[in-house]
Amino acid sequence: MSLSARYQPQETESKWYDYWLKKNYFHSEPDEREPFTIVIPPPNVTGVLHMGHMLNNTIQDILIRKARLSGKNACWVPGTDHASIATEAKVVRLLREKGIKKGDIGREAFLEHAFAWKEKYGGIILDQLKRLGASCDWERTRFTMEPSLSDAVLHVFVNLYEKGRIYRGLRMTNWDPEALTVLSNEEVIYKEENARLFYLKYRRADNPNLFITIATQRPETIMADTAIAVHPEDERYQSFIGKKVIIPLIKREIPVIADSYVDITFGTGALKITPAHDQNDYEIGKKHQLPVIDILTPNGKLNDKAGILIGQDRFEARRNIKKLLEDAGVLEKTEDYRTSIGHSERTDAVVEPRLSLQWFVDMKPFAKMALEAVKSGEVKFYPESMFNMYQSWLQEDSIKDWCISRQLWWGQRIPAWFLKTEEEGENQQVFVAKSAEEALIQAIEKTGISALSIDDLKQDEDVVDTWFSSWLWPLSVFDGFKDNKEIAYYYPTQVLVTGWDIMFFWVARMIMSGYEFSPELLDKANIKEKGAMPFKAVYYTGMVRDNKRRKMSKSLGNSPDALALIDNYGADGVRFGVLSSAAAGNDIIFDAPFDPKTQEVLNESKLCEQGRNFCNKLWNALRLLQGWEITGEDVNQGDQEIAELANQWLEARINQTLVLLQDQFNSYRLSEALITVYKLIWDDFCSWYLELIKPPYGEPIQKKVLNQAISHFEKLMTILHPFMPFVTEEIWQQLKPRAEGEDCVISKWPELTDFDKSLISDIELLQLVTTSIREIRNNNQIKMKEELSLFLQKSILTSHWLQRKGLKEALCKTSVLKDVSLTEEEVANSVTFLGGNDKFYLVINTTINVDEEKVRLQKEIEYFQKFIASVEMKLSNEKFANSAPADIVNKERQKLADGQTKLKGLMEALTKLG
RNA sequence: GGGUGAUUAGCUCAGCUGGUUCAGAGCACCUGCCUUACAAGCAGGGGGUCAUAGGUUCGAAUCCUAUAUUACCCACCA
Repeated sequence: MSLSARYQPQETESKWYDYWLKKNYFHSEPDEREPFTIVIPPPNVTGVLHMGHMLNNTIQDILIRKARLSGKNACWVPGTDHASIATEAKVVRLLREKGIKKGDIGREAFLEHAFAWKEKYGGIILDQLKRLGASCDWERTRFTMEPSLSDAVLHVFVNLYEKGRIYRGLRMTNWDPEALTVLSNEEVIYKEENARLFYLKYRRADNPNLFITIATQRPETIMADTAIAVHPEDERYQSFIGKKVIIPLIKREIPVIADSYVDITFGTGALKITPAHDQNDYEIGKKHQLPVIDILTPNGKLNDKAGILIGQDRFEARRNIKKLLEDAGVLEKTEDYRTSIGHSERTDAVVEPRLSLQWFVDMKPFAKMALEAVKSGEVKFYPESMFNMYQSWLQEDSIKDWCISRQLWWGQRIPAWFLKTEEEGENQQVFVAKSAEEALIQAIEKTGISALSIDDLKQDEDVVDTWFSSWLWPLSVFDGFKDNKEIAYYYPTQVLVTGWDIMFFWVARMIMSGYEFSPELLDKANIKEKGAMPFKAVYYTGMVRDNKRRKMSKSLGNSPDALALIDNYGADGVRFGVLSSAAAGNDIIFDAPFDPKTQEVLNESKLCEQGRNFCNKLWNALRLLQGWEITGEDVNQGDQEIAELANQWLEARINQTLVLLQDQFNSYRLSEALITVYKLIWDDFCSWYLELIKPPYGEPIQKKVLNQAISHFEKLMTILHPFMPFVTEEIWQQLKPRAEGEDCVISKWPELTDFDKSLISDIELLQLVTTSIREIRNNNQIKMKEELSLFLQKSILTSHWLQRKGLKEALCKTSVLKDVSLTEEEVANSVTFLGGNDKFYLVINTTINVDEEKVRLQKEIEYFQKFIASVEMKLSNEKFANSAPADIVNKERQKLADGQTKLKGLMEALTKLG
């Protein structure tokens, strides 16, 4: 059979993925094996695959596939997040395009539209993950808003409310004027921006000639001012304290108050107090019992309380008020100013501080629990340094309560009911229960009015924050709140793989919910044995950035189209590329230049290219094996011995590498592990092993040797499989006829066995000698085909080395030599080089360039002289001899002796040249 | 303002508990090869005072201190 010279990923990838699915290899059911569970960080249901997903799902897939090969019950649970703000915004926009307004159709109809949309387009990303090769258990696909998971949310809400850990209160909150909902503190992203400070004069009511100048960034909010504050000890303003000043333009009188909060040195030392539109002002206002005047509408426009500029957007009003202030003669000056401004994480709109009645979770007890979990090592972080960031957020004095209500419809509606008759407010009676019926029972009990009916109650209009469902994910995907059979087996999960950017949004909160609820859901024995943590380890990936170090984002349009990359390089190539420079926690510069408009990949990404080339290398190794003619008869003995030597050596190298790999997997150093396997295959297997066993031109290969090669190749495919699943399966299948169920994806990870270290070092010397000879050929322009003679200085070591069965023959083959012999004398017309501690003489038929050769030897001599000097210095230091461990000292002595031998040899060679 | 990390070859990065001359990989570069597995390849090669200055140590890229540069996190003063 003849194969194309290049591996064609597009022909194999879908074939094998379908095959794996058909065989149901990714599905897991609890059994007697050890479980290895990962829950996917659920991507937004509206999402499309981007580089960040590629990275963290590749890592998860590697871990899952490795566990599967290692005989564990691997279970990777996929799913999507309903992403309340993002999805609602998307559906609202789509409806608007059809001329439908959200408000007009009402909640029920809106949700119908949203679910219809979700059914049709949602979860595209999951199909895209299949292209990447993700071996998720698709039968277990969950969605954070499906009934079972929503029930979990309600259960938890009611439970925490009953424990007094959820409360409702009137607070200064972060308002997103675009999404028209409140946000949690974590959803506000502060960005450094250029702004302008306006210096405004507020004239005294009793004497318009006197005035106080304040500095503000937000002149459009002066209509909401209810005071001016100065520091009580500020000498400049003593006469103003207690007096009234007049707000420019609208001419309302407000008091000048004294408060030590004011920084004398900043601006003019006078501060306008606008309780409705600033967190700090609100606090001061409360302290001084100032009125709160809210002049903004929910969508950030000035309302009629502003008196002027009504209906204008806050930024438009800011521009327009400047002129009015100038005309009124109260604008003293403006000044450029750099400040940080809060933006909505989802919509990027400038967040507006707003006083509103919301639901909160008391975070203090949770924070303590979550901090302890990681501190104690029950949950391990990779890299460990991420703990610092985690800790700073969970410090008792910095943790803020979590605002969980959102003014949206897409999400779990808050399970709280009120009496229709009562006016809305902080002191309103509230009945929190899983259903209206239960709420009614409560209401009757609490009010004593037995005639109440469900119609007298109204449910809270808001939904809970998306993260209030995500934080239950490791529990809820196994229906932990209903049925303990599955969760008892799969919980706690093994590892969570996610970006550090959602450490607070998600990771910390999952740890909290895990410790809070799993003891209720699992039996005591189980918890004791396995722990309450939702996962035993967290692997933080870095952020994928572009070559200007910007975070990849949709709005910047700097993310390469993930699927286009797969089309270009194959999924295996992309997996290789994305992983190979991705040490845990470190950001990754993904160098994939592309056209931001067409999303077309313009230049080839070097990293993926390397991965693609690797596939091709494997493919060609397969072609080599398939091209060999087989003979059952004995071939010449030398070749047999070479093949046997190569066979044993490769086996030793594979075993040596497996030890290293085990360590790298255990410590989640996956990119290192990939490089390790890459080198084993490319260098050891292809460059040395296959070249050694390759039969002479035109001759057949012994059946036994070929079978050994196939068996090694097969083993290597298993080892590489977690990283590059498609190409390895394809080659595995082509290597030999397979029985039913004999597939690479479920093959067995090789057991560790002892290996012959001396064999490995003997071959290292062979490689060194071969490389030296090739270099000499290069330098002297001797053709690679020309057979040369090699002599080596007789010593115990060299004699022993050369006696190893097959070694001499192997050396002749790799170095293209006529013969190899031992000598005790200098060899004429030869180039001398060192191999280990011994001298080698390569006889060449051309004249040696004596000058060049002298220079080369001189260089080496200098090197060894320096080396010897440094080692001698070390050894002559008594402190070293006394304090360093004996084996280190012995090693140094050995180094010295070796160095001296080498130096002597080189000096002799130099003398010989004259 | 408080904190954390980074700084190693032209580029992107490895180097885990100090100990082989420990300085490594890929890409890029130079030389020679279309050698019947692979030019997406083969065989070689050059290239780094491990940011700087001190310190600890017999021994430092590795540990400590300071400085510089840089990235990020948290909190914010209008």
